[in-house]
Amino acid sequence: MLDLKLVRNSPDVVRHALINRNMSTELIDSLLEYDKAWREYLAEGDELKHKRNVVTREIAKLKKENKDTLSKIEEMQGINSRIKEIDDLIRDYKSKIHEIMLRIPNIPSSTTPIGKDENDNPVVRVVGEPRKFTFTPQPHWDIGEALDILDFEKGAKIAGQGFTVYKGMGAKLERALVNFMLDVHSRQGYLEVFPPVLINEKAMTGTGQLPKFKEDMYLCTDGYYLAPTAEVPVTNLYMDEYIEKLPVFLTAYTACFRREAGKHGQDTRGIIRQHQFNKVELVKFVKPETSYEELEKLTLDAEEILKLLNLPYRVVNLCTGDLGFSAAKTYDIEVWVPTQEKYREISSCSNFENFQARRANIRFRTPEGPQFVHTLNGSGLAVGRTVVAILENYQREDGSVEIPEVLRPYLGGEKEIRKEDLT
RNA sequence: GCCCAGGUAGUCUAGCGGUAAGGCGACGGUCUCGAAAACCGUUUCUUCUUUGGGAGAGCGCAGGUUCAAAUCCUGCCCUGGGCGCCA
Repeated sequence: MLDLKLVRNSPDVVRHALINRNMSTELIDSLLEYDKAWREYLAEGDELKHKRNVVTREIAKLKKENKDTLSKIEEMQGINSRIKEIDDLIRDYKSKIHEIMLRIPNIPSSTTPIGKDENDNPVVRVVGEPRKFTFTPQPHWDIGEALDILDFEKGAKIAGQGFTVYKGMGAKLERALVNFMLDVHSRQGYLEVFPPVLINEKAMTGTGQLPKFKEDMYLCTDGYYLAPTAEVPVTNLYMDEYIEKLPVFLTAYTACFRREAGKHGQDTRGIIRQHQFNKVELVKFVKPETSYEELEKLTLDAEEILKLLNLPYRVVNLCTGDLGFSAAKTYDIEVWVPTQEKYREISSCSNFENFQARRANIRFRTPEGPQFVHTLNGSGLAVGRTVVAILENYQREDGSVEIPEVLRPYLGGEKEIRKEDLT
């Protein structure tokens, strides 16, 4: 959420931000109108309440002295009915204002390039070189099925389209990656946490998933949402709190759940886009003046996983048209997928500045008073997509897949995945 | 799911119809060569402002009763304890 005072005092800054995000600015006009009306009624209401407080004290005093209070009480009854009217109006305007404020996206950082869509995202760096195959590389879904480590039919049978069962070395590889990532991030100084993935509405609003993206979320019958990313439970660990010791670095593995509404027809084969997937997340709470430096470091911490796995990747700086709702700046890390001859998103590292902190009310103390922290997060990494990258980049002509060296200790020293490894 | 006991400012606690009290912590000031102690002040949100400050809100959340609600009433949420059920 933005600072209402910023919208009030510099509406053009907000309008420009919306325009750069390819969004309409109409909301701002009605917001300013409601804000004006709200403050007018607030002033009138406060004046009447001041009077009520004064008279109420007089009545208390008169009663103590056993004097007549009837005329005062009658006077108050008139004031009270007007206060009630005004309070209703104030509440109404305030909720309208709040409703709009929750739907205004963050203002992009000055280092976020202006652009229309993903084609305008500048490449920041390219690391590693795509392997040159001496044979025709197979897509991961074919490799997975041939090795009997990915079972799409069984996933569809027990759940539906967009769910996959991992078997044997596939299941072990997924688990190994989770442990490997958590270990690396722990070494980098992040505290490991393991949070719930059923989340209440308040927390979902705190990080910005609600109210705007409700249709992308799974809602359980008793009002809980399934976490679409560990960002939600982990960032909200400090909801409504003061953080006494900054910075705080956390890492968490969770399952993530997304309805992928409106994404039908994209990545229908394989495990790139699933309704349920695993992710290891990095979350930082920092002082405002360090947040951009911390974003660089966080991105490098996520990249470290790809470097250790020896997977080629690149980093792009998302332009205003491609930037997420809550983010001020985002680096996407994209891993090379040989059969698509493309880099595909495997991590998204963002600085939200105080956008989430204001929504979730996460503050720290300064001599000048309480201040909102800056929050950051990034995937370190999406596990399923890492499996895709390993299967495709490490495949051999005979259909087996080499296991990256750093993962072997996590897989009992195994060096490869072959058909007969299945048990 | 049922029965108790609770939820008060950053934290701990008092108040149980009449301006939310006190301890601790943090920050600022006085004192000091410096520090500690002591003493004084501040501590959340909103709004107005002539920048000194004024006003309003705020006692888990939402309503209600009342001239007046932390206090009384209703519903809900959360925490602790007991009972039941249960992997």
